[in-house]
Amino acid sequence: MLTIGNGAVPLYMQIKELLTAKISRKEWSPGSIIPSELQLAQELGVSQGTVRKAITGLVENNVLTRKQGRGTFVSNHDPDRTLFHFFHITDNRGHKVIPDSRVLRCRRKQASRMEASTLQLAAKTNVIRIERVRKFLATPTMLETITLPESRFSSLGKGGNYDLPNTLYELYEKQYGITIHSADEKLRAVSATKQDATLLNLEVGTPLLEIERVALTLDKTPVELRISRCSTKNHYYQNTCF
Amino acid sequence: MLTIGNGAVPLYMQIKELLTAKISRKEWSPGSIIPSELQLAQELGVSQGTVRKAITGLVENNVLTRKQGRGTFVSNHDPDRTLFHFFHITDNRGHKVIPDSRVLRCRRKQASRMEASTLQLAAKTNVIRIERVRKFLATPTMLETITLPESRFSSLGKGGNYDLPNTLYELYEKQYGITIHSADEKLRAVSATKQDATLLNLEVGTPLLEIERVALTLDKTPVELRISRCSTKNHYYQNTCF
DNA sequence: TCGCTACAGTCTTGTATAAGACTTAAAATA
DNA sequence: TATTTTAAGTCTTATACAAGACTGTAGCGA
Repeated sequence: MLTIGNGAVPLYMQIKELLTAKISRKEWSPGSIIPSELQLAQELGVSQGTVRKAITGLVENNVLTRKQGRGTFVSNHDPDRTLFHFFHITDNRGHKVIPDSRVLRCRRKQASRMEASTLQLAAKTNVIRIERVRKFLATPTMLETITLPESRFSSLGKGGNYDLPNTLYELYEKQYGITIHSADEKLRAVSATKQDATLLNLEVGTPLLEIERVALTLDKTPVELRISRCSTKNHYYQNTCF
Repeated sequence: MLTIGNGAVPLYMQIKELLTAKISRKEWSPGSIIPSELQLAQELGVSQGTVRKAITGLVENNVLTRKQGRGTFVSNHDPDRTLFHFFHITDNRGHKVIPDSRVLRCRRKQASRMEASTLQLAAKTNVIRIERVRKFLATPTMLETITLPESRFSSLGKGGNYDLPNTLYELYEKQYGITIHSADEKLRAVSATKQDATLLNLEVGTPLLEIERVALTLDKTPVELRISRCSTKNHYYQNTCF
C-alpha cells in the first residue's frame, strides 16, 4: 500500500519520486530489472496504468529503460549512451567518435576554491585531479582536467594505476557505485597557453573551445568537475534546440 | 473517419503525422486553438486516449501547447519561448537576458556556396544578409550574420527599414508565416578579426565563441543561417545533457 | 543417446478503448 | 460583481489485445 502523504500531488508523481528514491538509495542497481508494472501496481495499491505513467516519465528522463517483452531496467552507462547523450564533439563530416585517452597526471590535492564550491565540498577537502590528452585518429585534440572528490573515489589512480578507460562514467558506476545522470556545461572561447600548445601541437594563442562540465547524480549531487580545452580545427560542439 | 493507410504504424503515430501536416500546411496557424481531444476523437473515429497520446507527443516536442480548461494550441513564438529554448548565452551569474540589437547592414546578395548548400537553395539564388551587433547592458558582446532566402522574406529590410526587433523568430512567424521549430548549432572557437575587434571593443586575435546555427521549420526546411561570434569574457554558452 | 530445432505457454511491455472524477479557465447568469 | 455553468485538459481506473522475449518440452536426425 502506497503511503500517500500528500493528496495534492498526483499518484503517478508520487510513484516517480518513490522509484527515484529506490534508485538513489541503491536498492535497485544500474542495469538491474525492476518489478513489472503489474507487480508494482499490486504492491502500491494503484492501477497498472498509473504505474505505467510514472515509469514513462522516468523513461523519458533516461532514469529507466524499457525493453518490450523483457521488463524495465535501471539505466546504466555503456559506450553508446555516453556517445549519444554525453558527448557533443563532432568531426567536420558530422560523425561522433569517442577519442582515445592518455593520462598525463593523476594527483591528490586540496581542492581549489572553485573546485570546492563547484563540487559542494568543504574548503581544503582532498580531491583527485586527473589530466589527460585525448586524440582523434592519433591527433591530440582535447586536454581534460577532471576533478573528483577523493572521498568518493578513494582507490582511483592509486599505486600508479593510470590505466583509465576512454569513457569514465561506466568506471564510476561499476567501481564506485556512482551513476552520472546529467551534466551542466558552460562553453567559452579561450586562448591556448604554452602547455596547451605543446600538448596539442598548435600555436600559443590559438583559440580553444573550453567546456566546463559539472556531472551530477540522480539526486543532483555534483561528483565530477571536468574542464576540457578543445581544438576546433577539425571538430565542433554540436547541439540541437527546439 | 481516419484514413488508415498503414496498419503497421500505430494509430497514435498516424495521428501525430496528421496533426503535424495540418500545422505545416498552415491549416492551423500558430497561436490558434485546435479542436478538443473529444472532437478529434470523434472526427477520426478513435478513442480520446489515442488522440491524447498523439497530442502528448507533439506537446513534448513543443509543436503544441496545452492549457488545462482552455484547450490545446499550436505553439507560437514569444519572447519567453525564445529565451528558454533558443537562447543559450548566459551571464557569469547564470542569468539569461535577451540582448539589444543594432543592425549594421542589410543587403541582398547571391548566396555563397556555403549559404546555398546550408539553406538548400540553388546556386546563385538571392539571399538577404543581415549583420547586426548585440549588446548586453550597452556592452557590445555578439556579432551576428543572418542569411535568409529572399524568396521567403521578400519585404524584409526593404526601403531602408532596419527596425528589426531583438528576437526575430516572432517576426518571421507573424510577417512571413514562417515558424521556426528547431535549430542545429555548431560551436567553435575562432580568433577576432579586425572587424570583430572594432565592433566589440576588444583586441584582434581575442578568442571568440562562434555559433553556426541553422534554424528549421517543422518539416525540417532550413530557413535561416545565423553565425554569431560572441565574446565570452562575461558570458558563456550553457547546455544540459542527460 | 545426444544435440538441435520448432512450437507452445507464460510473462512483460506496447497499443487501444472506455469511463468517471477532478481541476482549471472562461463564459453566462443572477 | 459574485456565483454558477460550461468547456476542456488532467488524473485514475479497468480491460483487452498485440508484439516481443524467454523457457520448457517434444520431435527429429545424426
